[in-house]
Amino acid sequence: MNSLTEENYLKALFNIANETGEVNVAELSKRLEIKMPTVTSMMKKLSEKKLVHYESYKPLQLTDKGKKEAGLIIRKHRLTEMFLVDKMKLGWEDVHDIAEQIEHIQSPVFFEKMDELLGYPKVDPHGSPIPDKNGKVVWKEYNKLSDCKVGETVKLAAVINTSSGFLKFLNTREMRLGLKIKIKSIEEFDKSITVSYGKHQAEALSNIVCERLLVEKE
Amino acid sequence: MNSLTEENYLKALFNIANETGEVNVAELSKRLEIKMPTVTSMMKKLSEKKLVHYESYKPLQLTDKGKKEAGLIIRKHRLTEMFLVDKMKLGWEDVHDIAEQIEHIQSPVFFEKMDELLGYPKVDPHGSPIPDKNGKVVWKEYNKLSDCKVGETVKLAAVINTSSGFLKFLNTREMRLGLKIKIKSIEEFDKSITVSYGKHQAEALSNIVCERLLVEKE
DNA sequence: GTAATAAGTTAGAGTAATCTAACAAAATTT
DNA sequence: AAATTTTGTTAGATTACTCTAACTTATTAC
Repeated sequence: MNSLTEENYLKALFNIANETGEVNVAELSKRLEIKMPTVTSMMKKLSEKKLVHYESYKPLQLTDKGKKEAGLIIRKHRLTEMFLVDKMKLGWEDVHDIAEQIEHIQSPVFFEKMDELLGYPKVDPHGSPIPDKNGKVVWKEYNKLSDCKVGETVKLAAVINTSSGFLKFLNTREMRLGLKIKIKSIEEFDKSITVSYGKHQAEALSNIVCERLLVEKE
Repeated sequence: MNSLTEENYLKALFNIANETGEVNVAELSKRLEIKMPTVTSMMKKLSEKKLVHYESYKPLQLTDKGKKEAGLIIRKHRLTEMFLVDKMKLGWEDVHDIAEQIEHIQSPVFFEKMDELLGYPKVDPHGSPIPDKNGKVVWKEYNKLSDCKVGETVKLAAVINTSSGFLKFLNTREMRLGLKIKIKSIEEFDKSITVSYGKHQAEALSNIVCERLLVEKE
């Protein structure tokens, strides 16, 4: 059994690896807001437990065992987020902090029930994939809205940044997953994009926003 | 903010006080499965935080502040149990251990939503009262089934022991809260009681069981 | 290719929560 | 009332996780 602290290290290792490929001590330290020497010593501990491949001055890597355990925590996190939005009617901007706590609950029954009540969902409310019961996760290949061309019509599939601020911004524009978006024009100067969707005829989105929106072509 | 550990001490103090009136170090130590010296030092700490009145060799007492904080934790516990049974369709024998973990979640929104979805329940699935938003709890006066007389018809209102074993036993007899029970006879020798209810014409219940069943007279 | 900067480690210390051993006070038994 | 038992406290050690300060290795800039 891993402690809550160890679980948080595993999860961060898993998430950073999925975002940027390679993980180093400095990155992990920043993510967890824990000083580097503390991270180093925890890596030695997780290495003892065969959860992390650790060698001084080398990039950090989860072992298969570590990947599985991390995947299962993230599974609990994302199932919880889905449950909170779907069954408890909380906003997608409010569920992260709660799921961050509930992901550490030890109770297979509880999460199996959630999964069942939700109808075995494949993605969470932000479009991130829910790992399976072995902790395995497959990322679908999406495009950033910022990489689309004028005239294309795409479907909003996921958001990269799940900060409450960004999600609240999307709420004000009535943007939600599944939305069909048509690219009307792209501004050369700042790469901002004007799109239309639903009742919105012409909504201008900055490049910063468009880089955080993942879309699927029809 | 109190640590998870501190919360467990507060809750135990609250529960023991409600069961037996006075709390001492030995009792608390037994309940929490923590050795007495550790309990003593935690009492000093909680006393510093104005949550407990502590004087050497005197009985332990929660302050008003301590009572409120303990009540709010128990509120979260019991709301959670109700949610797990009512909304997630788990058995009343399975919810205690999960609620024991979820009661520590810090998120007013989460528990308010639970309360709302449940329709502001007054009792948990075992008949224990849910403290209000100020942590205040009022126990209704019930009778033990073991104190009833032959010929009386009573309604099962609460169970004292909420161990999974006892609740599973009640399941096998199809006993649940709200059930109308008629006392058919009482055995002098061992105080066992024969009752009828629902489809059960004559079910013999030991005194040990009857002392743990709280009933309301019609 | 050396100097400067960034990244990583080692050593030593602090805090929260726990324990055991030894002692002290209170309650109970005889 | 003295002896015994139960209850409670003090002192000191341990474990998990964190930190700062100082040092080392690796990377980047010039």
